[in-house]
Amino acid sequence: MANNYLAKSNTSEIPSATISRLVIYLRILEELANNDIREISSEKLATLAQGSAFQIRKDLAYFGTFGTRGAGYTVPTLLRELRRILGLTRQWNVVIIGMGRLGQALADYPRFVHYNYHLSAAVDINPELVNKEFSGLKVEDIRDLSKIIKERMVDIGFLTVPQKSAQEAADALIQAGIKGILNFSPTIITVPDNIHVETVDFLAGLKRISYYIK
Amino acid sequence: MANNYLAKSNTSEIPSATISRLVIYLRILEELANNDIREISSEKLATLAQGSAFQIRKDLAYFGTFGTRGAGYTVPTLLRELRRILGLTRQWNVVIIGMGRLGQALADYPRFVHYNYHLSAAVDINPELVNKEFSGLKVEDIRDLSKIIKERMVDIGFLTVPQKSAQEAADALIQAGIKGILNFSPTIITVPDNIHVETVDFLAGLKRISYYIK
DNA sequence: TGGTGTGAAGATGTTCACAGCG
DNA sequence: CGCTGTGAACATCTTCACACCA
Repeated sequence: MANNYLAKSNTSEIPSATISRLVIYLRILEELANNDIREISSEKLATLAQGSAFQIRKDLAYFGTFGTRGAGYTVPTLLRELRRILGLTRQWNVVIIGMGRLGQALADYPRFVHYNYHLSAAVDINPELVNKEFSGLKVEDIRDLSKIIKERMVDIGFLTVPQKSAQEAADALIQAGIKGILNFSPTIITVPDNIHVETVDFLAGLKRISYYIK
Repeated sequence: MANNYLAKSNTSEIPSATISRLVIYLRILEELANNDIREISSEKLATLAQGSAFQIRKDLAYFGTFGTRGAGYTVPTLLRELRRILGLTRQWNVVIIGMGRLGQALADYPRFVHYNYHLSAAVDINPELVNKEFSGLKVEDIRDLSKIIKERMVDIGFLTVPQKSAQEAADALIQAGIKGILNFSPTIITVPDNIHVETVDFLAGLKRISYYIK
């Protein structure tokens, strides 16, 4: 891992599956902390995460050594480290693009604050929606997107526009300097390498189910 | 692939990543068909899917040979084959467990019919919701779940209950003979091997974003 | 000729076994 | 003594190169 200076073109990349698992571990640790459990072994954590103890130790090893040999992990410590690794210690500013039903539901979602996500703005192209307010968030004109993103230092965009406008909206976000996009539309959007996109597509999940149960 | 009878314990498993990609190819082919495009090469499809041509040919090769050497693939043919592979040629019956905001939104989602998914029922534990109607779907008592699933031959459950009740609701679904669960709650649910679960968790996606952009 | 289908090579991710340390 | 941390073995997935065929 460290000091293999001679590796051919060592991308030293951490598997994306590891990142997905860290998110799972984080959730479990939060629950353990809520229940005032202070110690956990990789074996027990594996049971809760439906994974393997090897895997957990390997996943964590990419980032450092957080446990105590012979004892296991201290819940609050590991929790703090996972939050740090996942970048959840600072506030992330979010803009919602598209205030249809889904955008409205997201505006009303109560748990963002808990995770240091802040809804900085909501925009839509539809003049009928502009200036309306949802859960205390006023809808602004999409033409002001660039200004909004820059002035309020928005980091992440929730893309909840109809499929047809998804790429266009994504382009506008990127143009304005967004860093990450949570794409709720069932379309592949094209972005530069330095932008990270995660897709939330329940229909895709549904189709995978039909494959497996047929 | 075929006739390797001697393989040690040949699970002959198709990579789950392949299934996820097939779903993507399907979506693209539907769009091509809508635009009356009848021919596509693996190379062009790869561009649209943001993947590689090798990968596409390999993914398809798990299931048969669908193209014409020298020519490429015929869109309607490949479309039909993908639908067959993914099990989208028959109707799937769905029950929604939990008619809160998310359950209501799903009940109102117009595109299920197009994909041969049929909303057979919606249930909730809350007496105030029972007998209410959402988008033409009447909420029934969760105590009747088992009867509903058996009588209406429900295949898939949308789990949209609060986190705390997720496992309990999943158990009820499994008990009643469901085959697949689309889990919208941010919790790992435990199920027997023969039940397939897909999780839709936008908060997890959001956390992965913060990791990558920090 | 052009693009698929596919064994083989290569890269990546997972599992293992055990050394190392509290 | 117990459980973590980790190099090495293994398994899986992806990429490649080219044979093959319309």
